[in-house]
Amino acid sequence: MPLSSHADSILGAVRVYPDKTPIYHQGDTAMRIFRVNSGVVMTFRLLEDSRRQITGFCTEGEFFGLSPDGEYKDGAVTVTSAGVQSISIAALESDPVLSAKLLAHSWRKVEDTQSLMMTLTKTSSEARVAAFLVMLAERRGRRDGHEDSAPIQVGLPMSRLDIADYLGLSRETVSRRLTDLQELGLIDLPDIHTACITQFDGLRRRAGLMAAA
Amino acid sequence: MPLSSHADSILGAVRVYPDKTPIYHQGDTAMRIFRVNSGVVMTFRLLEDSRRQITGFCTEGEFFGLSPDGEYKDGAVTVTSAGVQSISIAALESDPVLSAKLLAHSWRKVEDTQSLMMTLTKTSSEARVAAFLVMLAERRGRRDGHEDSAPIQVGLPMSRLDIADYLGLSRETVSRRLTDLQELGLIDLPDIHTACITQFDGLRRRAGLMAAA
DNA sequence: CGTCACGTTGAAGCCTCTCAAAACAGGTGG
DNA sequence: CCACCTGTTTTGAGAGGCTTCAACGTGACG
Repeated sequence: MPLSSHADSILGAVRVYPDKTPIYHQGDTAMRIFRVNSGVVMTFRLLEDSRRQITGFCTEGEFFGLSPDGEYKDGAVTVTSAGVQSISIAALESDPVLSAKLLAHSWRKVEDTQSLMMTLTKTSSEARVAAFLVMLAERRGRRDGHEDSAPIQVGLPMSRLDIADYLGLSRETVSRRLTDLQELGLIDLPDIHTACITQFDGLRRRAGLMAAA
Repeated sequence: MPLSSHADSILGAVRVYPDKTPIYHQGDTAMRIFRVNSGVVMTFRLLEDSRRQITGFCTEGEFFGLSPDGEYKDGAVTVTSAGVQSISIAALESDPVLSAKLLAHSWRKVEDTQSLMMTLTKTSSEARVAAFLVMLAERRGRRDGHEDSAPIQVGLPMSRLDIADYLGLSRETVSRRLTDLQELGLIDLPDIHTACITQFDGLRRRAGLMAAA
């Protein structure tokens, strides 16, 4: 097998999934953990009455499929076409380097989830939508370097309903707040799956959520 | 049982804090991680306008103070008098057993946080309060064995505002829903800091949130 | 006994959801 | 290329639930 780096080698080959393809289902026996190599994968929880909470949109470098007790508590589906690597949980135990990496990643995930919870419980629908766009922009900025005060273009490959189920809103409200932000001159929506942030700082102020101390 | 097991020894001596005592503050440099030995510790995040989200009520055996990048993103305060053990992050790296334990704990924490998020975004105020009581009862049941259909008494050492900031509600709403549940005959409130669950299954049904699949 | 923090209860207002319909996009077959 | 169909997005109107503001009750402590 061709190996380029140590981390890659233990994680195995990249498998490419088309968009909207399930990777595993909620309730499946958890055998492997996954890492996004390219594209976007979303994880979500379903309730019996088909209510849904999207727990994360994972992009390059993020792990998913972590399960504490051998059963996936969420499902995972590709949003776009995506490259995914995986490793069996059994093999993981014999790799202290990857284990340490996963531990750090897990803590960050807890932080992120708690931040999201904060957003969902403490802010208005407008602030949530703004925060969502800011999150996407900052995530993109981690890869590409971004200049302040320049328009930032972010992709919205997921549906409005996906965004709604992530933010704990209805799709109608997501739609309304997006047009509101556009009318405020903070963003531009050239097409359904693209948002162009024209005033990043203004958008960020709308998102609220500056930590104290 | 006196502290003699392996996990205890590496974690160091138990330090006892009085109630309402801060253990660390949001923004502090993270040097140690903690484990609750007895009592209740709550972790919370503050925003600049003093909005607050309580991210967890930790009881016996739970870890807190995990930080991905050397800075605590939340604060921690004792709710009741509590015994707490700790270990420096540096020392942790040389202990693969505790590391593995922490990894499992971290995954469970992600699951719990996501469940909580589900509760906060998808359910009514009544369901949230019911879910909170169910959570406390089940947590207690993990220690003591509990018989079905017998009244379960749970302590509510935290204030109504604490509960509200945990559930993303106002303290008035928490108060209202508690009396509602009492009038429905599902619980009894002999005093402010005690709830007696008289119909556990009924309460659980009110809490909603049965996972699909 | 007074004070102060917390808890409960009541009334009004706002935000988001729900229901409903129209505009729009993507895909298929004629 | 167009007509058509299906699913998504947008926009509108009404209803409901939670918050906010306010007052009152209660328990702890000086």
